[in-house]
Amino acid sequence: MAFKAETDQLSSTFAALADPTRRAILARLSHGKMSVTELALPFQMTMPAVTKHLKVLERAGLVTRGREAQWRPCKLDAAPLKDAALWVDEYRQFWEARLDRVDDYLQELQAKEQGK
Amino acid sequence: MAFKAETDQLSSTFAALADPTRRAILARLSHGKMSVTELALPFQMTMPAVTKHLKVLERAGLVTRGREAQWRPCKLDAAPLKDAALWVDEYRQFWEARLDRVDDYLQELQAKEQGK
DNA sequence: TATTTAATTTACTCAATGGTTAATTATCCA
DNA sequence: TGGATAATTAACCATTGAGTAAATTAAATA
Repeated sequence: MAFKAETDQLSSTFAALADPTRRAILARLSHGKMSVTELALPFQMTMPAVTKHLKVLERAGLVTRGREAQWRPCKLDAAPLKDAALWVDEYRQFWEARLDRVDDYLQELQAKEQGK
Repeated sequence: MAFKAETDQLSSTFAALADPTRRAILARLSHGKMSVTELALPFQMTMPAVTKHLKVLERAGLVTRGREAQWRPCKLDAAPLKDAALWVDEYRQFWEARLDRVDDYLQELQAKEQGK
């Protein structure tokens, strides 16, 4: 029945990042405020498609938008990335351990202890 | 027509993280290898649902699985998180700038210069 | 006011997600 | 060989995601 518990912040942040177009949009916005048309230039897709991506980014709080005449300037808001970074960083030891035989062995032990 | 260009690594990593159940699975696996049943315990969903989540994590390279009698032990592989961390970290300056009025002002200038 | 430019909304595909139940496969053990 | 246990597969359903083309709204300007 798929409850979809009102999708938490972290989930919508990661979901927003799970698309190359949206990551490219963020990259472009890191150089400054931009209109939708300007933003859409390098992508071979229609404007409505870009508008949709922007909505996803907006719902995730990664982009804010204003109004200047007929333009809707988009602005990067990287704040939600902070929590994403913190979450991922919890696992740093695990990817760093991969290069370290001793840590790897310790993790093996830990697994053996924990597992049945 | 939705080409879906063979979904890049980073996209499938972020997509895998965009679900609280899957993040919880990774958290559990950070304590050591575990069977599917054991893994599924705290979640109120059926085994097949968990199997599906595991497949997403496996495709993303975040989980590897073995075979021990009738069990399929799951193991965390955090390697793909490294690239995710690197990507997100590119934006660190932008979320840190939010607390710093001077940086904020500089970004405003940058935006003004860049925008039309 | 009529036209152009910017962007969104609507209505429609098609594929993928996230979940279910029921059936099937795989392995161990008595 | 025949359970029992572990897990996956199959078939299904509802929702969402990513895209399109065409219509609509909003604002500036001739």
